Amino acid sequence: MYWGRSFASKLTGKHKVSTGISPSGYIHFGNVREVMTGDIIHKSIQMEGMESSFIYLCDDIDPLRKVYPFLPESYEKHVGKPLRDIPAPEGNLSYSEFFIQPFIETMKKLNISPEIIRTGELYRDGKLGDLIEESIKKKDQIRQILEQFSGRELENDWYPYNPRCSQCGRINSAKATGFSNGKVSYQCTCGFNGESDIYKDEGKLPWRIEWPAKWKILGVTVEPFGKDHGTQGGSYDTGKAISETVFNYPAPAPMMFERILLKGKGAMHSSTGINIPASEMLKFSPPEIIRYVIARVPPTRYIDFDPGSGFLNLVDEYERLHRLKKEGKLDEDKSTILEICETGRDQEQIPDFRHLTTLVQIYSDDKRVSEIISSDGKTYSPDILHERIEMARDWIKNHAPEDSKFRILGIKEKTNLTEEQRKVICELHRVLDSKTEWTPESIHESSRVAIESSGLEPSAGFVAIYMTIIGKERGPRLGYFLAGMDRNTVLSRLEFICGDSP
RNA sequence: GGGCCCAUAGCUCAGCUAGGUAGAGCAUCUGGCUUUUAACCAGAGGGUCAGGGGUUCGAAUCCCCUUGGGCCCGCCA
Repeated sequence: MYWGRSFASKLTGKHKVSTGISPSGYIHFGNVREVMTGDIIHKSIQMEGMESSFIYLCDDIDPLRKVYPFLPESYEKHVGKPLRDIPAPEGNLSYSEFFIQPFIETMKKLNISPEIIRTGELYRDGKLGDLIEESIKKKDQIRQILEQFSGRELENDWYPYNPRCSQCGRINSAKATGFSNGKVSYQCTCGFNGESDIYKDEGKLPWRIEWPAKWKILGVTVEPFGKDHGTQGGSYDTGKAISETVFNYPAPAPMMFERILLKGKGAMHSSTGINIPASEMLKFSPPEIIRYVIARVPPTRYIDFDPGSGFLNLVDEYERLHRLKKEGKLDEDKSTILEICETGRDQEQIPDFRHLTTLVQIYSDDKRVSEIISSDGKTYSPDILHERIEMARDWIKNHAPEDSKFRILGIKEKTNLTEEQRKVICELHRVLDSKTEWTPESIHESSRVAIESSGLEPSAGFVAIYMTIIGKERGPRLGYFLAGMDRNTVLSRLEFICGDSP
C-alpha cells in the first residue's frame, strides 16, 4: 500500500494536519518536503474516506537568531527581535513576510493549499493566553519533563515564557521575574523593567512548550516534522509529554521525515549555500515533478536529489507512468502516486519535456519551438507550452549535464573526423548545394543519399555529420535540426570541413 | 555520548509493516524499423540482496551483532 494511505489507514475519525516553518531565511527545496508531506497525508486521509483539514503555521514571532550570511552586518541590531518586527533585506515588507510570501506562492503552484496561520496572530488574539497561564502555574511539572527528557537543567527561577521587551524589542533578552493578573513582569538586559500581557503578543512560549500549546488550541491530530525534532529527548518527545500530562491533550500522530540532499553535495541548508530555493525549483521543474520527487518515496528515506540527468529521468518516469495509466497497466500504488501528484492540469496537454530540452537548444525563437512540438498533432495550451519552454531553457542553462548540451560549432572550427567521414561531409555538401529546397524532409533525404554513396554504415555517417555540426557523436533529428539553421551557414561549414583534409 | 536513515544488476531504485521461484527503468549486447523527438518494437546477458549469526519448513523481508555511507540531537527553533 502507498505509504500515505498506509499511514492514514491506521487513523480513525476526523483530522487536522499541521506543519509550519520559522521564516528566518530563503525557503529551499528541503523545506518543501515538510509541507508536501503534510499535504500528502492530508490527501491520503481523505482518500481513506475521513475528513481532514490542513494548516500551515508561519512562526513569525520567533526571534532572529543571528546575522545570516545573506544579511548585511547592520542586522546585528535586529538579532533577538521577532522576525515580523524586522525590516526585510529589500522592499517594504517585514522580514517574515518577505520570506513567507514567495513560499505561499510556491505552494499554490504546487497545488498545496493549507490554511496559513501566523503564530504572532495567535498570541496577539489571546488564543494562547490560557495555556500560557496554565504553563506558568504548572511550571514545575513542565520543568521536570524538560529536565527528564532532554537531560538539561533549568534555573530555579525559570519561567516558561519569554517576554518581549517593550523598550529594545527583543524577545530573547528579557527575563521573567514574576506573574500576577495575567501579566508577566520582566527585567531586560537592556536595562528596562516592564510587564507583558500574556493575552497579547508581548512575549512567547519557548518552542518546546509552544508546540504542544499550538496542538491543543488548534486541535492538531497529525503532524509531520523533520528528524531534528524527532530525535530521542527531542521536542516531539517533550511536546508529547507536556501535551498529555500538562495540557491534557493527546499528542498528534507523528510522521518524521528525512532530509533532501543535493546529489554529490550533501544536505540542503540555507546557510551553507548547498540548496536550491523553492522558487527556483519551479523555474525548471514542472510542479507535478516536484510533487513526484517527494511523493514517490516514503518520508523515512532521504532523497538524494539530482537536478541534472537524474531530474530528466524522473520526468521521463513520470510521463511513462501517465502513459501506462492511460493503458490501464498501472498498479494501485502507482495510480495513487499519480493522483497525489496532480496539480489540476490535464496531463494530455503537457508536452514531452526531454524533447523540449533539445528543441530549445536548436531554436532561440519560442514560436519555432512551439511549432515543432505541436507538429505531433496534439493541441497544447499556449500558457503551459510557454511555461514549459521557459523551464526547459532554464534547465539547460542552470542544471543540465554536459551530455545533454550542445553548441553549434563555428564555420572554421576544427573537428575530429576520419578520412571516410570527411568524404561523407563532402558528399553531403555536394548534394545539399545542388538543392534549392531547405526543408527537414529534403535535408534528411539528402543526408541518407550522401551517406549511402559514401559506402559508410549509416550510423557512422550520422556521427560524421553530428561531429561536424556540434562536435558530438549524436544529436537531435538531423532534418529538423539543420532546417532550423541558416542554409548558407550550414553549407559553409560543410565546405570548410570537406576541404580540411588531414 | 545518544538517536535515526541507507546498503538489492554497471547506474538509479522497487520489493521490506501480510516471510513463499529476486524485479523495473536506464546502460550494454542481438535482431527489427528505408536511422532517431538523444527514438520505438522484440529479445539477451548481468545479483552470495554489505558481512555474520538467530527465528522458521522456508528470510532481501523479522531479531541480534559487525562493517561502510549519511543525517540529526546534545544551543535555539
